[in-house]
Amino acid sequence: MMNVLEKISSDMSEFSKSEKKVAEVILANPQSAIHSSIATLAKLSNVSEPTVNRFCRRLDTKGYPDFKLHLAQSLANGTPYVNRHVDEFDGPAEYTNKIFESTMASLEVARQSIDIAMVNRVVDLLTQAKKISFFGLGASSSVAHDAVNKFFRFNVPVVYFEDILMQRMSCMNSTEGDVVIFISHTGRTKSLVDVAQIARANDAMVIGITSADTPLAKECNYVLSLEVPEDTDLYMPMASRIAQLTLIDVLATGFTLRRGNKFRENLKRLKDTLRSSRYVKDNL
Amino acid sequence: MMNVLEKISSDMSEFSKSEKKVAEVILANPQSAIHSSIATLAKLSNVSEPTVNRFCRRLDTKGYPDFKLHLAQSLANGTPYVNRHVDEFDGPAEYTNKIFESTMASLEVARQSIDIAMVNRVVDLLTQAKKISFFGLGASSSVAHDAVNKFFRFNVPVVYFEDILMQRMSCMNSTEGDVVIFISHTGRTKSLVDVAQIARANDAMVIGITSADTPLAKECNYVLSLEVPEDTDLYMPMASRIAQLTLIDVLATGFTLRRGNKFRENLKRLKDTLRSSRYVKDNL
DNA sequence: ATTAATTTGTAATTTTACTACATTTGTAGT
DNA sequence: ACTACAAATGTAGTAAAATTACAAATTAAT
Repeated sequence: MMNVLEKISSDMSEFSKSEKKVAEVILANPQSAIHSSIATLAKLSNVSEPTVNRFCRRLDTKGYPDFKLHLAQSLANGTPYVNRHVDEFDGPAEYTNKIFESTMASLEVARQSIDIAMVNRVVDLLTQAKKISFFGLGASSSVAHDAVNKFFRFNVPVVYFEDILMQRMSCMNSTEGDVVIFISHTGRTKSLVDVAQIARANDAMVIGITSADTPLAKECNYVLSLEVPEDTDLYMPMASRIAQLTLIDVLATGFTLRRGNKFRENLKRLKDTLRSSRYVKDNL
Repeated sequence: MMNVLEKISSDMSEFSKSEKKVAEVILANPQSAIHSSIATLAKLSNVSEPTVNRFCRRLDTKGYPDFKLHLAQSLANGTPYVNRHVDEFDGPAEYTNKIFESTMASLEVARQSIDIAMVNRVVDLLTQAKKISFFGLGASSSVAHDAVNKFFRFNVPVVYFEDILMQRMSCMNSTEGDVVIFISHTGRTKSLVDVAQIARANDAMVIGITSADTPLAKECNYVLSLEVPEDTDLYMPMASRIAQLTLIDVLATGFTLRRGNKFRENLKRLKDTLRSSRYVKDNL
């Protein structure tokens, strides 16, 4: 759905004379528009109230109050916090907030880039896998590490190596029915692409969590592409990692749901076991 | 200015009985709330209209229509309600969105819980450390892994062990000037608390990334407390992990800034080296 | 220039939100 | 356990806002 504020400017030519008046008043100061009643806005525009109402309907809203709601939303969206890069004069308060905010913004972008049908397909493959491997290098290696942690709880055979040679050997031994997931933001790490080729040559199902249209993506049977606005050539990998982890959460959740109720009970029992290794809240 | 939706959840304790009813109805489906009149919302909440109106005023809005405006804006900002738990009937689209949304929301909560002065102090300690160790168990182990990855690039002596025994031994050998960072959402993992005790007994500077007022927090010289609305006793650790990682990003950033310009040039050179191990974008 | 179509405005109606006041519920002190 | 006071909630009436139906005015077309 299109932003109302944009729609007003783009549809300007289709408006009638009085409607244009209204449009101009709103565009001149949208912030004040959302706090005016239909009467005051009509007066400001030198038109009658029903004209304002018709103007709202022309923009596919139910009426004036509904229009204000949409307008408020476009205004809120108009101030996004996407590219708030830290600069060298930032104090702790500034850089802390900037990093948190840009991480959240990147997650939102990543979320919108996800192909849901592909998520579903990958979950399918995971539930049927004989063995699941997670491989990544550099910053993505800890993502793979995390994925293993998660899937290990599900009591499925799961494999992870930090070392590129071990990854290579592991893939050489893979067979049909094995699923290998490669994680890389850039999708351009040579050695990882090599390993993916090996896995594929050995009939493993190769899945990539990476950016679209990259060398790694080309080697995969299925690609879960993540679009994260981050240039890891210039900056430390931050948001890309977080987005990957969240996607892992999504896969793990899909996996749990697919396995059904009895499976979730098993999980609960595992949790109960873990609990005994903890200090309970009461005897603090 | 605070997001209304968050304010509702955070002020929940200050609401009266009937106001809580209203709050719950709104939180259950904020999207539908902005399309209801005060009368229908009152009926849905089983309270009278003036109660709804009073509820709006308590949230520092001028009245019901103004409240709806604010609500619409919070929804547009993509910071939706925290506790959108996945249920077993959710399809891939639902659980994907729920997980991303609640992750973003948790990050926002975490951000607000951070003690900036403490961040600054910890960054200070890190820049002066002879050696930095990161330890975590379970889900937090991959966070420690990630932290090591980051700080390794800074060319500082950095240590990480996944194995609890190795962690123990490492801490037994620590000396004054060493900084040991323990990562744990619950702060109640017995063996990790033990290791923290050992580290402290050996004059290491012990820092915790954990929830406030936990056994682990008590063992630390400094605590970077993170408040994440997640019950890891019942659910898989998701948002807690992400918040920890983001905090690591903050620390790493603070570290870089503190080290100054010459240091950042070194980093750039390291990046250039890494680049040669990648496929460049052109010869796709 | 006349008529039909479109646009705009007026006035009445309906919906919505708000206020003042009454009732209920809860609480603290005797 | 009762009274008195305070807080919370609801009722009913009022004010405001938005929408509708219709009439007047403008515009375009023959």
